[in-house]
Amino acid sequence: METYLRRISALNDATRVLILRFLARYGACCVCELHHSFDMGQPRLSRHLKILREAGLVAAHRQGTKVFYELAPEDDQAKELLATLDQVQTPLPRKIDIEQIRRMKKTKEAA
Amino acid sequence: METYLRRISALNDATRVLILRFLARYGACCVCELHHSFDMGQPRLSRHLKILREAGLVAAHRQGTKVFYELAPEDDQAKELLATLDQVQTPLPRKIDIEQIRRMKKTKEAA
DNA sequence: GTCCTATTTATTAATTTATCTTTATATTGA
DNA sequence: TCAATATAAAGATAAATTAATAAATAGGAC
Repeated sequence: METYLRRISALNDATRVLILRFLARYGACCVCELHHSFDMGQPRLSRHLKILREAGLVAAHRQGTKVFYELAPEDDQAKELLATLDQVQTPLPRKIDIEQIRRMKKTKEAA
Repeated sequence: METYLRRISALNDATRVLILRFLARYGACCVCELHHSFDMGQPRLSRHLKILREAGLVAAHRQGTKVFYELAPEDDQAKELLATLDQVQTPLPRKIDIEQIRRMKKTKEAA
């Protein structure tokens, strides 16, 4: 029951549902990709990602300074709960290319 | 998304999970059966049942002064979400016989 | 039929508790 | 030191529980 409620509670937020559906569509993403794709504060995302990790729904792995998150249901219950997200139809934002953002920043600084 | 979150939110409470699993096992129950089986305040149950109804997970029908509730997923999404409850293993209380309670009350009053 | 009462369920208001967002700051790795 | 991520504290919002009360129905007395 505890585990179930921790997971339901993790699903009980529009931002986290968005993150999970985004990871389902695009595969592993680093925090700053989510940050720019959703146009949403970075600490806010970090916090939500932590909740999803603690619920056993996603896993994280470092690559240099970046941390990539991906769907990783830790058992059948988690898998079944993630499957219910397929019923959500709300459109997803497209995945922003980080390098492109970086180039735009440089251009701005030059000006 | 709205509907999904309303339903997840309805599942996000130990009392409501208990109610749903109880209805899954025993079929239609009136409020006072839940009230006595769970040893839980009646207004509290009414409130939770309302939330479950509005989420499209249960349905109610009157029979005299009593109102019976039962599982009634209003579409596939609701059905799929209810199915995830099978993964919960926490033991359920047994269903109390209302008539027995009534007899006990009468005996007490006579004393 | 109306009135009264008992039973069952629903609603409201008040308090407490938990959750989300933001801002600022800390940590980690190149 | 810079870039990326994580944490902590503070303020705002939402949800749960309780106690009190209201509404709906059935059954009798008259």
